[in-house]
Amino acid sequence: MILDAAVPIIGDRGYYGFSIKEVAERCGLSVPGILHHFSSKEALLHAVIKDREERDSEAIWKDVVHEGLAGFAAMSLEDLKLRLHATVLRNTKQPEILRLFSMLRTEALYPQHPAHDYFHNRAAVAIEVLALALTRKVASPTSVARQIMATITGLENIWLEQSMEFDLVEEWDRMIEMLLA
Amino acid sequence: MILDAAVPIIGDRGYYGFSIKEVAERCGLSVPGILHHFSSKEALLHAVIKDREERDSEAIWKDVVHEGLAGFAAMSLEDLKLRLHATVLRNTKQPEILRLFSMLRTEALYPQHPAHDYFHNRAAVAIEVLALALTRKVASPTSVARQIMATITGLENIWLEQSMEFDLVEEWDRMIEMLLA
Amino acid sequence: MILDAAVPIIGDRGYYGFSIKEVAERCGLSVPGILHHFSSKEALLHAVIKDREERDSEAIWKDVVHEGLAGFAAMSLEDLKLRLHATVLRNTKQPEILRLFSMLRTEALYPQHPAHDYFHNRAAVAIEVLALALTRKVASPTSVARQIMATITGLENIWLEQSMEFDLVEEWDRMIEMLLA
Amino acid sequence: MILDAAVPIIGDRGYYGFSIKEVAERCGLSVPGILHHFSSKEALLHAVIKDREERDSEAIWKDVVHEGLAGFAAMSLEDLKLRLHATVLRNTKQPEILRLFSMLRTEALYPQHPAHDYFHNRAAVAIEVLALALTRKVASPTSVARQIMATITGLENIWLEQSMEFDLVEEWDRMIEMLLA
DNA sequence: GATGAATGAGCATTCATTCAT
DNA sequence: GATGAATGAATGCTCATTCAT
Repeated sequence: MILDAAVPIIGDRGYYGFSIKEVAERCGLSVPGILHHFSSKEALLHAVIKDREERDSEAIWKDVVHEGLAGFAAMSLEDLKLRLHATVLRNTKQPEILRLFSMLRTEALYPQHPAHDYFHNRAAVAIEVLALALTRKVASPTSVARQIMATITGLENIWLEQSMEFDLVEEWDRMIEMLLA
Repeated sequence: MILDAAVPIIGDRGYYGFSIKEVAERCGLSVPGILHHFSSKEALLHAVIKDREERDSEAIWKDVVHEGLAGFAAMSLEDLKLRLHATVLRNTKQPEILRLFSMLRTEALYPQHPAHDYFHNRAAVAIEVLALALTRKVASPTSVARQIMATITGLENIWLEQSMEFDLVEEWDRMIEMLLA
Repeated sequence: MILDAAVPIIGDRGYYGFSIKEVAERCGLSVPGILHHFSSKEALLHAVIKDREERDSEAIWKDVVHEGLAGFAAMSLEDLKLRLHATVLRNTKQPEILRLFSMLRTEALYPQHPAHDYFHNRAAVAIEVLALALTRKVASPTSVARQIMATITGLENIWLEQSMEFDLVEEWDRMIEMLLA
Repeated sequence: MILDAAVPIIGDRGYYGFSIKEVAERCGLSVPGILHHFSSKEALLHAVIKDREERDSEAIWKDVVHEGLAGFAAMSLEDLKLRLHATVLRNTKQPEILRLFSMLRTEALYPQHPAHDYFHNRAAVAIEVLALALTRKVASPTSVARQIMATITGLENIWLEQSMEFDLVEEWDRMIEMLLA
């Protein structure tokens, strides 16, 4: 499928660096063939992001997400740990998608990047929600939430940089214990 | 100077996304004017990296670097903490350069990126050297070294993503205590 | 047509000296318009050569070419003369194409020229085949074959150089008599 | 020397295809270094031609050239043969210069080529003078003169095209006998 | 649902040339 | 006598996009 073909390509060279032609070639279509489905390069980018979001974030957080913030507030530390573990574990299984989001998150620091707002908000929301889950369970929830996000993404990036040569999940498990101690 | 003008531009859109023209305009030169000094886009990239490396890495680690590995092996935990603190503090003062390296490190995950080898080795060496400094001071030096690197880069990225709205140094100081506890 | 527009332009300044833009202008297209049909300057060159070959070499030699070498071996001296005469006569009618091949043949002496192999082989084959046609009809077939080729191209070049001011066919007829005497 | 360095380069890719930079590199100078001696690309071309002319054409034809047309008119067929033989023999010894002139002569068919007039006249004069030398010695002097010129350049070109694999001088000697028979 | 044709804009790079030194 | 700096112009080529089919 087009969106799947686009993932590793955008993951490799980013929004600015990839070309529709590459995607077209990878799925045996012509360039206008791609543009027939996604009206512009930017639309393709948004579609890829939305598609991944729908397919990935459902599994583990679905119930809590659908209950709204209340679900997070009620979560136990142990449950949080389990879900984060599951998240990291799943990311481990799809390094291409890790690459994609790592690339886009970094590119999106640029205010004019088409996904700037998306990633800016995404990070804010993630920390906010995590902080909510940590409220009354740790001393400074926002700080720990930040530490958790920093640690996940930081470890993932190093894991990719080091050709996945260490056990990411194991390392994560060690760190979350520390962070929540 | 050309190299300084290039930093924020490459930081914004990466190697694949930036154009020599932008750099030229930012320093009042023509495009061939730039290419007169740096023979190609790739050469410009390498020059930027090398220049930053020379100007940044000297300050804090210079003495230890010049003593070779022995310097690191002999370092006390307290000294290590001080230097890491200084590093993070200095990075705080030059977010543009943080952006540059964050962008390039991510882009360089792509094996054909002109700086792929540079960043791959850089990460490996950093962890190796940190691990050496931690030997006989913590339980699993390599793991902690990895955690330190992940934490620094992870925090820095979130700091940039969140428009530098929290105190990076403070957050770092809290985390390094935890990591070396 | 694009290929026809390219003939006089490449004939004038050669592969290294002509520009796609000229060809584009001569046929009312944009430069990418040309590159849409011929993927590169080199591809355009090869297409021009192939096109001319298909359109020119059919007429006079077709039957013999399709019979393979046997056709040449069986040819009488008189028939050979007639065909060479027809060839020279036809070349006379399309000096632009003469220019094209004269230019390319000369440029292609350069081993890295994109048509180097083509012309190198073309010359070898022409002499070989001519020699075959001359076997048992003249004393040293290869030498005479060489003389014939040298004479044709030499006369044609001088004819072009002298602004086609003498009768090329007539001069040729005189020379072939001598060569086959 | 600059002019010598330019010979094979212009010979390879012609006036339109060669670059001053190549010449500069081949003689260890900078580009403005070359232009300091020859004020433009075109001036360099003319200088190369003039230089070769001075160094080459003197040897064999000197006496006759200095006597003017009278010298040619008085020449015996045998003397002519000897001089042509010597010319071909000398060309054999410097294929690079053969390449240069072959390339330029062809390129100069283009009316706007900087050496167009030079080669146009050169060819005319050569034939005229040869014809003079042949007057009252052969039936149609101009025609034979043309044949001689065509044969020399034609053979030389094929000789270059075929990687100098046959004996050019020998082939020439056979042909001139025929032409003057 | 998909394509071939075509293009304007942009890119990295090359080139001949100028100028101050 | 020769160079580094710099440039305008041009080159081959890529790209996203449009349009007719």
